[in-house]
Amino acid sequence: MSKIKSRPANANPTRASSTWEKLVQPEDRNGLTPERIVAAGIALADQYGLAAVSIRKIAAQLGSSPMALYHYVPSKGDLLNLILNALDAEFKWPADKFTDWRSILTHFARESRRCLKRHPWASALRAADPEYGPACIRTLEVLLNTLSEFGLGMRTAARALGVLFVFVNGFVAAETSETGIRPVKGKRRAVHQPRFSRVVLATGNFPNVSRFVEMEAELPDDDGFERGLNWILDGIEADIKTEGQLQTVRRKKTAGR
Amino acid sequence: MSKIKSRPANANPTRASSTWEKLVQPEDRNGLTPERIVAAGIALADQYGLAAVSIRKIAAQLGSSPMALYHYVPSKGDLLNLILNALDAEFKWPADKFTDWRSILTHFARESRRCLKRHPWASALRAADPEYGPACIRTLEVLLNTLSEFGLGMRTAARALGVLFVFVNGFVAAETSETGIRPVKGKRRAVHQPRFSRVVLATGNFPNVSRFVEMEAELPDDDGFERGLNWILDGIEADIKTEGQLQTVRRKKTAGR
DNA sequence: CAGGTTTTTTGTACGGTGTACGAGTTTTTG
DNA sequence: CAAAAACTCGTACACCGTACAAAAAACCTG
Repeated sequence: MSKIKSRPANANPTRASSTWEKLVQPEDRNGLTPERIVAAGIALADQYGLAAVSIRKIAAQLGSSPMALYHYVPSKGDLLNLILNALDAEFKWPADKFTDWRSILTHFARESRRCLKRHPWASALRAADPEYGPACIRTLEVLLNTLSEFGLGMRTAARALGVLFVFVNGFVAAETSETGIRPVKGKRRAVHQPRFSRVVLATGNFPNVSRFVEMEAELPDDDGFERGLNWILDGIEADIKTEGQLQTVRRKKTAGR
Repeated sequence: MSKIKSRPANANPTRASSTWEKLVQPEDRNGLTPERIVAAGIALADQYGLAAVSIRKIAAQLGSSPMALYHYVPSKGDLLNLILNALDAEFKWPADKFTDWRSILTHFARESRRCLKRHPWASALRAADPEYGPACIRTLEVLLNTLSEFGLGMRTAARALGVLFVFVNGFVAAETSETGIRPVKGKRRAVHQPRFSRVVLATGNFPNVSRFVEMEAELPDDDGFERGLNWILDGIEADIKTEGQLQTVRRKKTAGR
């Protein structure tokens, strides 16, 4: 027996064909909406892990039938994409304008990490379901635009963003890998390297790896992130300097903003 | 004779454990073995994708009952770890000795990429199931050992390997992302960035991203990889040069640990 | 060989998943 | 008010991992 209050259905929901066409819609109804479904999925993942997110459980939490969700979300895969997009939508730009390409890339990396770290399952979701929606595309558009204003060619910008993207994702994935074992209160989990088999390490045949694992558990994550980030930025900078002249010459009409 | 599972028959789920104890065993029987199960899983993944790997299908392919596999593999999760380990075991070292830390890191990155690219699902598996077995640990042991011979401190080595590891994984993940949708025959898939919603891009509101996507589809993967790799190595090198002396001095202070 | 012990295999069953389909219900519209 | 559109739901199917206990096979002793 459902009986979920009165559910007036007036406005056009997002067309089922395309998940991204109309994400936001008037909220003058208290029934099912894509936003509510996404929010329920996020809550479920926060509480029980990403694997616990299922159509049935979300429906139960929303007090409706599983199949009802399929009028707002085409499939579970698309639902995961919507969740990912909701996370990407939390990306914030600072009030001040950037003064050089390095500062904007630094902000991008840090802010991406911050968004991903808000939920421990976020990086896993990114690794598993790579269809990026409007939020991510919007951020990337601003990024590319600003970078071109600072004289970076599209090629360089694309490669730099690719490396940074991969670095941030992987780093946060290592940072937030839970692996079931509860983290010791005082210490954090190892950085960079997810985990290694304790059985193998216990053989004593790999002293370097053992020290490696022990030590990484104590390294502060933020330091490692900033250091890795600076490595990459330094590398990019060196590369730009060597062939920078060619890039600036090619610059043509670039829309403002 | 053939005793794969040497654990006591305890129904208690003692967390992982015996999976790595004895990976290799005599092949004097033509029945089930962990190797055959792993091989069947790999074949299945190659043909139908990683999602198609299931206990039931592997058993069917081996002509046995699903439950029979559980005497050689504790669970599906452990089976995936074994598959990952089998991929890691393909890592090869060159005959010649390395002369500096940069060359060995370069080899590590290239060879890791090669191993991952042998199967399009390998990087996804790495991102999803991060318990590394003896093959990976063995490689890491050699790596750390050699790096220390070249004067790199454990901290620097750990961070460098972490960044490289993440870079290679992420890069190959982007390289091999299939996403099921039609593979353009003439051109390769985009590098670095998995994919973006075509519906969103079709709005025309994101010209930079559109150009970004188009252009990346034409960039050769190898160039991007080598360039990103060199960026990272350059960054590491610059970092080492600035505080290289400190590392060696501090070494005596924290000898044990 | 017989008999017992251990190892390996299997059938059944439980609880979970995504979702196709069609029937039922509600709301909006003509 | 009737028709149409929008929405919900129950059922069903084909999978999944795997717990459990019985059955079968292999091995080891006497």
